[in-house]
Amino acid sequence: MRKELAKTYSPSEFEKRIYENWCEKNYFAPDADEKKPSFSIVIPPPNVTGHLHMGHALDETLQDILVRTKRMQGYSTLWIPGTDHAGIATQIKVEENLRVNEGLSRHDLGREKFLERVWAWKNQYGSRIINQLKTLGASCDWNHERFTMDEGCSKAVKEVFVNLYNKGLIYRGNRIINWCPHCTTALSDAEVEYSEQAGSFWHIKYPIKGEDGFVEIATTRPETMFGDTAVAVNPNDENTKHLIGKTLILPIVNREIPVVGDEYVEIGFGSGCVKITPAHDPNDFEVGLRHNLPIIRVMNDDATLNSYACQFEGMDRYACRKALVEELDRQGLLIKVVPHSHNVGTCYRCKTVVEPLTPNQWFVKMEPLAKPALEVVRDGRVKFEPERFSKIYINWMENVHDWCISRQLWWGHRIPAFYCDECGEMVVTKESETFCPKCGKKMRQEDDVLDTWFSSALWPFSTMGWPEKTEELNRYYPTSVLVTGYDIIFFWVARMVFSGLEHMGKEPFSTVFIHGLVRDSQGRKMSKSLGNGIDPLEIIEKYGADALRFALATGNAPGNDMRFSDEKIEAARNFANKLWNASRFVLMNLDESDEDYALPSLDKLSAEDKWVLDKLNNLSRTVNSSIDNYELGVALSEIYDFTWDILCDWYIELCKARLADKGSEAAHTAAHVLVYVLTQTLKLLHPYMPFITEEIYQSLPHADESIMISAYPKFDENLVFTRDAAEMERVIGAIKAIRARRAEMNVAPSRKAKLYMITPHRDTFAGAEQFFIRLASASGIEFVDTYASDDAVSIVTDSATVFIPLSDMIDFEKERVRLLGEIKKNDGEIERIEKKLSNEGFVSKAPAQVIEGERAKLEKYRATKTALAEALAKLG
RNA sequence: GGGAGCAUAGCUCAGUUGGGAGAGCAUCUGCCUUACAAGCAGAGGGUCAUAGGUUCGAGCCCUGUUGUUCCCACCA
Repeated sequence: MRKELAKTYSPSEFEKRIYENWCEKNYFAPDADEKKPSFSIVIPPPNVTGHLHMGHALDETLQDILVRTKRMQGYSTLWIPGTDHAGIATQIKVEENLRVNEGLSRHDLGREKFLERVWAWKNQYGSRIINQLKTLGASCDWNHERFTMDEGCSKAVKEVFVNLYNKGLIYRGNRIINWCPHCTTALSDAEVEYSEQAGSFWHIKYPIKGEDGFVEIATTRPETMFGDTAVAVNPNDENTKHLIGKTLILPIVNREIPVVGDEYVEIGFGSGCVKITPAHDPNDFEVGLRHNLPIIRVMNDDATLNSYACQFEGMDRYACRKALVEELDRQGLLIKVVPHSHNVGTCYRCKTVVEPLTPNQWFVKMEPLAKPALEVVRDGRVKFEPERFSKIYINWMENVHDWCISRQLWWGHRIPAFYCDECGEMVVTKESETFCPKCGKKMRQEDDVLDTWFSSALWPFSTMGWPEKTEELNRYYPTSVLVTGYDIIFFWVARMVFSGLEHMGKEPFSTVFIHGLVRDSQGRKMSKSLGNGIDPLEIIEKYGADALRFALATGNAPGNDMRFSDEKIEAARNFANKLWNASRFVLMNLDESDEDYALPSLDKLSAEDKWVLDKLNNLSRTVNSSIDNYELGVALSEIYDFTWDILCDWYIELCKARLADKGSEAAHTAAHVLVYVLTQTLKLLHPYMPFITEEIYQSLPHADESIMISAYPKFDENLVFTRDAAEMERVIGAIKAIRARRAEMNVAPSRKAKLYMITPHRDTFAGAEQFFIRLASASGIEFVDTYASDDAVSIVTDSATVFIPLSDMIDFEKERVRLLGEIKKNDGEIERIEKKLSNEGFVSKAPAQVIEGERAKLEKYRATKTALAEALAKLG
């Protein structure tokens, strides 16, 4: 007994049930059959304490489409889900919670207790986003869920750190880094965002020692002057080079600093004199290295000024700036203030302006790692889809600086380096405790943790058991494709590539499928502060996961941002509803006792059957090739068009006449073809809309226990009916023309036309007359008999002329005007093609196929012209 | 400063090997035609930003221009 479909499409009633069933049956797990080719994806792990937003929904939808398609195509698919510990984000969240609820800071608790709290938090919220992914329909192998700080991943992180350290690719040093005073941690270059902010140039006098004069210094950051250890001028600058070697008196501080010559100073810009503050500016740091200048750090970790700032000690950097400028002005050392807008770096997490600082940090030496990572993209072993993103990747990788990987946080992988407080010895080891090789004392582990992206970079192989040599790595590494947004190419993709190459000896994936951002209906980025975020869960509740997936998968090109709007989701839901109702119609016409709904033998098929099968066959081909080329939206819109225009608007309508004759062989054939076509369509659509397709599939006579483990349709040589399909197209053209004329002539739909006769323009159409008559009646037009009277109006289509009795006409003059217009348009076409065909260049250079096509068109237009002229003559 | 994307119907966008442009929504007309009004049948609406070039032929390839968005670098 088949399951009946509910009268109305209400996805919330079946999506959950279906998903649970899939899980129970373990369909998401990879197939153990070793003969099957493998297809694997690792999920971009969402933040463990996060919640599902539209970006995830898009990312997960695209992956699920690929995975489901491949699974149906006979691959053993492994889609590894998991979450990221998200160092800063999670720690901030827990700290915030601690502050609000208990009035405590993490320091009040201490490291160990605080980490217990974070783990508790992780255990409480970590499953939330995973469950949200499930509502989307994601067919991840949930038995394989991983976490970037689980035991295996931690092991992999230590292994990698030690390996890189031993190879000299990880070092500790005090290069200048970006420091977030709010998060009080170092950041990598990638974690700094630049934004244009209004500021000023303060022009300040630095007196020259032993002279009356001064040099004019322009700075955007006067508060760093306490750390000035030189003033630089360009040695080639005629106006300033005489200053080199002189000594200046740093105002307020009254410290002596030298004037040095350095070509970093741009001639002609400003006063030509630049204050050099190596501790607080990356460029000054470089200048300082060249001139061996001291590094004086004047700020604390929270960006308050330290004791170097004299009376300003303890003030925040901006408060200090204001007070300092006032003081300089009071002392007559402030020359002028010029408004100036400039880019300042901000923390990507909290948007605080970062402070360049030079504390000791750990770095990954990038040059040796970047080289092979560039090669694999250049030579195509790793391909970006769309291709243009490879340029962005290459450009970044070519200019990459060493990666600052230490973070002054508590939540994360603690750096496996140990110090001896006794003798200062340092050891890097995988062991969790160790003793000093020199003095035997128990060593103290480094306080810093690793950048979150350090562990994410290992995700494609750490999740498969590395550093053990697992069977899984053997079968599923490298992964097939990585699906992610362009916003984390640098953070994640680039680092996975060099990590995979370095530690696995193989690139982690062969294709990077890049998508854009989901924006709101006005094109704005969805953000918490704007409050314009759309919650995918609310959308799912209201419209269903299938509609959400459809809306996200269609209507935009790969790599481009997309807008999400009510119209889009409604259109998607309407499509689901259409499919639902079409299926109900098919079910209504099934014989309950008939279980075998195989395709009838070819000799029983009518022209429209062959037509729809031919169309379906072509659809299968184009959908497969579009998906292969990552044109997921194109494939979906093809399925949409077929379902709505071909299957629903035409084929089902055409079938009604045959189905009405219950029990007849014709009805039997029609029903069987309907079931076949619908089932194939559902299969093609399943990767995109898994729930509705499964629900309907279960109601239909079906061979497989679930649609998701059935075979994906592909092109079938035996179902090519080119000629029948072409003739059907002509008939459809004729029916459309009749409908259009009737509408234009205001013939009431209730008023059936009595008679129609067709005159084929060409021989190829001769055989079509019989079924045209039948089809005409099927489409609301009643055929009585052939009608050959003169008092009929002609409807000229591109392949036939159809006559309607004059009594159906309302406005002769209007028809005459219309015909004249048609003739004119037709003549225009004829002229255009004749011109083209008489063009020597065209006939000699264009492909024969194209020329032949033009000739055929010309012939058609000429025939139409004759018919139109006759029709006009008939009107009198 | 360097690089990239986008500019196509009123709106949002498709258009991948160059052969007279499509969809959804909106608009207009007529329909409860027994799967579906979340629907059906019609209709209107585009010098494909702009100026050149290549080609028999350009929305598509090349160059310049304009507008717009983004990324990277960061002149203190």
